[in-house]
Amino acid sequence: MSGSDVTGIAGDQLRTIIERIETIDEEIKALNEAKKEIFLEAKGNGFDVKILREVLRIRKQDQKERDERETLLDLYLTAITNAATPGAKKKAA
Amino acid sequence: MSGSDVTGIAGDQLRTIIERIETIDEEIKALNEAKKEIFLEAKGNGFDVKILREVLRIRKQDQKERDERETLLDLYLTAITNAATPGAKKKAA
Amino acid sequence: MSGSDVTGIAGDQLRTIIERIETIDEEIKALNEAKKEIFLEAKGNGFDVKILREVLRIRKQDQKERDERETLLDLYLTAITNAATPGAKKKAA
Amino acid sequence: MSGSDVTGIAGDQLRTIIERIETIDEEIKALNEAKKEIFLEAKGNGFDVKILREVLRIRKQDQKERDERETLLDLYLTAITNAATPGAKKKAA
DNA sequence: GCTTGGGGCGTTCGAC
DNA sequence: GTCGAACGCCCCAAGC
Repeated sequence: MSGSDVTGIAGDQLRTIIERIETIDEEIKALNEAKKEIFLEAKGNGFDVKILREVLRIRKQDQKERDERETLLDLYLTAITNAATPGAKKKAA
Repeated sequence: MSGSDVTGIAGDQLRTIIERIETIDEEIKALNEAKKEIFLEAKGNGFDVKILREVLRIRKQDQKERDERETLLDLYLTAITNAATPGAKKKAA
Repeated sequence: MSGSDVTGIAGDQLRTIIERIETIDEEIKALNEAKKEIFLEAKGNGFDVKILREVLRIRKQDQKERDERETLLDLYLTAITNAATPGAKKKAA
Repeated sequence: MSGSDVTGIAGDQLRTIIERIETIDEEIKALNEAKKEIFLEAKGNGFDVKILREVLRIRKQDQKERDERETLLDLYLTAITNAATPGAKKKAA
């Protein structure tokens, strides 16, 4: 281990990790502030923020559901395929 | 109001708001995934993720306290300045 | 305060609360074991447990989504009503 | 396979499984709501809910440890019994 | 201040 | 048996 390190902990590596995370957190914070601004602006234009949030939430869930249905479909297809070729060994897959 | 809008809701404006927010949300999501990657990588290098989170939390708290001290200092400085010039009115601020 | 209580804490009441919660927790645990049994039985009958879980999950989410759409509808109706009668005061509601 | 089933999946059986699970889930949900009620009521009576949860957690842990000691004790007893009758074969257990 | 939404954590289940 | 992934629970913070 290098330098004045007496702890057995890779200080440089640790420091890099912490800083990278903190940089990302700052970027996220900035984006959240931008969102806040948009909501404020929308409110100023007469929109109901509560409803805007609800709309966003539901649209997000719709997307999620669509994704999940797709994975379910995949599961079914896999199940059917396996059922159709019961003799097939795992390694053959 | 423009176009086929019969609801009293400014559809175009609404759509723009929703899209701007959703774009920001996607960016946030990407950043969170990047964070996840970093934690995973750190874990792979033998770091304890839980401890890393603890470190980040403490550093954030420290930063917060430093900010608060600064705000308080500003407050004091402002109070002193105002006391020194009692003729100055609040509205002028 | 009654009896040998010297702590200022209502021991009897506390004891009752704890016991009621623990009874409920036991019932929940029993139900979870029953679920496990059913899955095992299903597996024994040739069903793919993974898919069963996925189906259950999606059905649950469908229900959730339906509920949420209803609340969204309520929100819209409220918003429209408020917009239509802007002079109405809160207390009148 | 019965009825209009052309998929190779035992539809009736599947339906029964799903419904049994969903019934159990509803019961669990109801019990969790009952718990919530109790916590709310306790809060209304001046109890600190967070502390109550802590108490419950500790008691559960204690119970767990007691169970483990008992299991360990059984293990010892079994070992002693087997040692005392070395002719007895494992399969006979 | 109360309530609702988001994030973190521990647990459980399935895959390898 | 170990691994990672998914789920529910709990706490905290922001919004009303």
